Amino acid sequence: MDISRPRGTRDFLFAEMRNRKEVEGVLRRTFETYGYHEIKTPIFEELKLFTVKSGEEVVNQIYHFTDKGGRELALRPELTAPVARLYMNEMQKKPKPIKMYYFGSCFRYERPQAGRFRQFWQFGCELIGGRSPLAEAEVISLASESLHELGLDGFEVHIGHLGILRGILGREEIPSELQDRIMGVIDKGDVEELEALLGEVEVSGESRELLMKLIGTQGGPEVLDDVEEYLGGYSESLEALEEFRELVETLHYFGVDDYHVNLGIARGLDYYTGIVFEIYVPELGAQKQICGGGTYNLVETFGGERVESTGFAFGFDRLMNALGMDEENMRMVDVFVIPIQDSTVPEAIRITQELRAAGVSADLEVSGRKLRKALSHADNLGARFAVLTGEREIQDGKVTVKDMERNSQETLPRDEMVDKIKGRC
RNA sequence: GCCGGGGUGGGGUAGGCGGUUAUCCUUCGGGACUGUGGAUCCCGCGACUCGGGUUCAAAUCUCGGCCCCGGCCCCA
Repeated sequence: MDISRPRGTRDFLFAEMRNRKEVEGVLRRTFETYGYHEIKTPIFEELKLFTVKSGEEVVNQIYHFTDKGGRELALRPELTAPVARLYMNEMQKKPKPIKMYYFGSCFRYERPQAGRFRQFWQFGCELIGGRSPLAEAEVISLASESLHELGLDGFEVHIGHLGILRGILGREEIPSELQDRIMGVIDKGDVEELEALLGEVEVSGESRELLMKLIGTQGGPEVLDDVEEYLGGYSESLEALEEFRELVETLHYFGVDDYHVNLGIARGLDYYTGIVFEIYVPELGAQKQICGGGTYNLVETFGGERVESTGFAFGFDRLMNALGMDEENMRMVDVFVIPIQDSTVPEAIRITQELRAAGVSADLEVSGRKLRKALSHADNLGARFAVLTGEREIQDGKVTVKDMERNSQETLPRDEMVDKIKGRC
């Protein structure tokens, strides 16, 4: 019988786990300095939580099942919807705005490819019930600062505003559904398909030309002047532009000045309502997008009261990829204790336990190998010290401590040993 | 789903135009260096995805299944 790891999943060994925990720790600390606190939702939810949000077609990409009580459940394919559900169930009546963050794994039944896994992790946050350019700027600042804290170079923040684009479509009286479709194509960046669709939908030449111009507009905040020129009499879009300007100004106060205005960012999701942003690491090619976010309204879709949220999520695995951390030989244990003779095993056990109680990670030679082999193993473990318990030393109330890095050795009084070692670890 | 590549000792690989003892590195176990290692040497454990076919003979050719990886479609 051959049992192996399911397709699209990964095993993480010691060194990689250590790296992931480290990144996780930096993100937690940074989010918490912005006043966010962690929430956790179940790994499986009701299936309809996801179909209501994204449509029936996603069922084919969801790991779903009927439980023993006949309920249709699903392994969560993303975390935005569970967070909205949690808010609606538990926090709807609480004072606003509410800041929360989350970290967890998601599951999708899709064809794996480079960087595309069936189990993947997201680290994200939501600021619920306080939409304003100031709030939005702070969310973007948090995303940017997190990456700076991690020491990531070469990332680009791209910011768009759906209100500008929807203001044009609204003036053409394009129905909601068609607008959503158009947004999807814009997000895809397929210019030809967009032209074809706008023609099919019979958007006026003026608006069509304007849309094409806008989605190709990219650059620093100064391009907003160009955008204003393009917009002319589209009053709804101008209002959104004003909002965008306010965001830009506020970002400056947060110290965020390195970003791209990019109206081609549409996110392709119908529940987004205003600011949208994505973060890229260009050198990663097809997997360059490590973060997506913006302002949206989802709770109403699930039957709650209308409330807008601004948030984002890092693709944790993409982020790890971008950081490219080395998996150096890691120290499995600080101290390796070796009984030189069988008679010294009890003492070796006592020493090991004392070290552990003092917060020093320690392991004991349990295989009965000779000293030579045991020392070799200590090296394999990357142990900083080896402690040798021999009959001679024990008789004298001492213990031999070998520094594995310096290849030096000393004999210490038994009762001073723990403190000495602890002080050097 | 379509296209392409692949599946060889615990890990990584060579072999692949058929030849009958399957290569190399590494991991692991034992031994030699006489209570002390990171080197070296010796011995050992351990393998050709499953099924069928062709053949005196198949890891090597062929048919089918299963599995994995990459590209496309899709990507909440």
